[in-house]
Amino acid sequence: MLDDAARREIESATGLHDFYLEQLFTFGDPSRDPRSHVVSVAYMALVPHAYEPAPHPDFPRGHWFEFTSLPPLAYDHGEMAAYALRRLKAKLEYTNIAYAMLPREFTFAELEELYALILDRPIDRRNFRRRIMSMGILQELARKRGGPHRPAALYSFVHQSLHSIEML
Amino acid sequence: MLDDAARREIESATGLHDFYLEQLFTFGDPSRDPRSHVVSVAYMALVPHAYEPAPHPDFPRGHWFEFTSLPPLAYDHGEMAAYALRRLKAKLEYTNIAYAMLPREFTFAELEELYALILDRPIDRRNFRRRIMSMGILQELARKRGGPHRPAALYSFVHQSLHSIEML
DNA sequence: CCAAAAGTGTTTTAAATACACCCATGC
DNA sequence: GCATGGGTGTATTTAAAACACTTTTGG
Repeated sequence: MLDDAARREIESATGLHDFYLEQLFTFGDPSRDPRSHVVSVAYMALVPHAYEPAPHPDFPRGHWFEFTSLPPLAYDHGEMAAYALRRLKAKLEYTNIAYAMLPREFTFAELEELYALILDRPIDRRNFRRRIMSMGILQELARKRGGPHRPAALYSFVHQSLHSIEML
Repeated sequence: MLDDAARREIESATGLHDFYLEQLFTFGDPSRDPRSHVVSVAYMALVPHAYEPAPHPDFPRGHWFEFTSLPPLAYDHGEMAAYALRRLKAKLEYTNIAYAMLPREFTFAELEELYALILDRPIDRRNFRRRIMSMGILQELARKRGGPHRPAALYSFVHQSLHSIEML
């Protein structure tokens, strides 16, 4: 129900459907006014990294920012964004959550770049590949992506919904 | 503000002050009635394991259960309780959260029993001691606890508030 | 001296890290 | 044949797990 409201909001702002949505935290009084009694339930939505917003009639003055270059936000919204990023970083390590930000088919390099971008640190290609493969969240496809250089193997996620890796 | 409300509720039900409190999750419609539009913000409170409720005039028909033997709960309350336990288990591994359930001074055996109870699995005494010690969350006290057997060293937590262990 | 709980090390196994070269393609 | 990005293996370090005996006290 709360989820539905959040989902509708993102849908109307982006035109996207079927994006990943996760509740983060509920803030008791995010407003500057101590008497307002506003309760804000914060959500994080994940959209394909390639997404670019089209100018939208309902939000002519809206803005879209890369999470890496967020401007200062009003109220406690900066706190919310920081919290979202923290959660996302954590889930990259033990879930397949990256599926929500990549196209159905992608190369290992693209996956690696996404991880490096979000985790904000360099990643060793060989160790990364070994670690991800041992999670068993990817399947290699028969097709390869052509281009000016050596063709890259294409992968897709086994599941297109959130799955945690059990740690024994 | 939400925290305050939860805190007051637990205080009046238990008579305790200064207990650990943490917001868990916000449920959009926990009621059976789909039109009720109730929003429930679930919290987890931790009290000393030794706590026993005194019969309280304001809650003459209230009940107190060990988390290990909760009865079936109405609505989605069972879901909430399960979620709380999951979070608590996770935090035992990388925080000093046990401070909230132990007296100021305790023996290593008591700490170990608490972990075994919550994690619901046997714990190897030697590995456990080494792991906890390497976290640096405990300080050994000079005094020892007497008794019919070999005296046990007493420990206390360095911090009496939540601290996470940074993993390098 | 016996019962009961406290305390202590070493070996094995698995996971994380560090690190550099060859491969396949288009031009 | 060369520029470009794709792909691979090993050695080292660190952490987790398995495992049993000795110590101290009170009675």
